[in-house]
Amino acid sequence: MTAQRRAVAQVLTGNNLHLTADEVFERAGQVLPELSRATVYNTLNELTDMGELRVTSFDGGLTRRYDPNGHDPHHHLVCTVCGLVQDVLPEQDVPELPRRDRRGFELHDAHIVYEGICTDCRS
Amino acid sequence: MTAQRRAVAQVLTGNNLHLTADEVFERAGQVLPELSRATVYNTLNELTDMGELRVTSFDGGLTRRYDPNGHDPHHHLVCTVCGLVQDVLPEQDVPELPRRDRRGFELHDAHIVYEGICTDCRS
DNA sequence: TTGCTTGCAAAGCATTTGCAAGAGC
DNA sequence: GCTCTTGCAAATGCTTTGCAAGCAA
Repeated sequence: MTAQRRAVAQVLTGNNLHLTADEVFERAGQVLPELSRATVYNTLNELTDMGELRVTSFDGGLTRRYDPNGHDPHHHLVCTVCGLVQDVLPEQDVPELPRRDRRGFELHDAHIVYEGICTDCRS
Repeated sequence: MTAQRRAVAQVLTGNNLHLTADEVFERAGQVLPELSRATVYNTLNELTDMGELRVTSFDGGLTRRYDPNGHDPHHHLVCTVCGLVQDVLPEQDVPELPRRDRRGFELHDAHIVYEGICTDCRS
C-alpha cells in the first residue's frame, strides 16, 4: 500500500457516487500532486480486479465510472443530463424473469437502473 | 435513404440482438463490400439521434452496442462471458423507488438488467 | 448546378503499455 | 540488492472529423 494507492482509494471510499477516472485523478491529485494518470488507471484496475470496485457505464459506454461498492448488490439511480450515478439499496425484490424468457441463460444477478434528472440539473 | 444506410439498417432490424459497430460493419459489408467504417459510424449515430437505436453498454463501457429497439421500453438479458445482449419484454412492473431513496430525482424510466451466462458459453 | 453522402486518411480521446528511475524491504 | 511501483512518453483502439470526389435532384 503506497501513498498513491491510498490517495486513490480514499477518493472513492465513503461516498456512494461513481466517479470517472479523470475525476479520481483530479481529486486524488489535490492530495498528492505528483500523482500520474497512469498510476490512477493502474490502481483503479487493480481495485477492480480485487473486487473492491465495479466499472459501470450508463450512457452507452461514453463515460466509464467506478462504483466504490463492489461487493453488495444494489441498484442505480442515474441522471440522464449530467451523468451522476448513485447507489440505491434494494428494498424490494427484483421481479424474476419467467423461464420462457430466459433463453437458456443461467441467471446470476439482476439489478435495476432508475433514470431521471437530479436536483442540480432541474434547477 | 442511400444503399449504405439501408444496408446498416437491415443488419440491425428484425433481431433483438445488440451488435457492436464492428459487427454491423462486418455484416453490412457482406452485402455492400464498398461500405466504409466512417459511414457505418455516421449512420449509427444518425439512427441514434433519430431515436431508432439506443446505445448501450453492459460491460462497464468496454464495448458499445446498438439496441435496434429504440422506442419501446424493455429489459435486458446479458451474458457476462461473451457480452451477448438480448431484449426482454417487460411482463411485470418494475418495483417503484421509494420516495426517500429518490434524492430529489425526477424519475423517467426504470429498467432491469438480468446478468447470466448464455447457452453457448456454458457448453 | 447545388447540396448531401461517401470514403479515405488523419486527428482525437481515453486507456494501456514499455521502460528507466525510484522507493521499500 | 532485489522486487515492486511510479511516471513519463509512446502506443493502442475505437470513434470522429476534414476534405475532395461522387451521386441525386
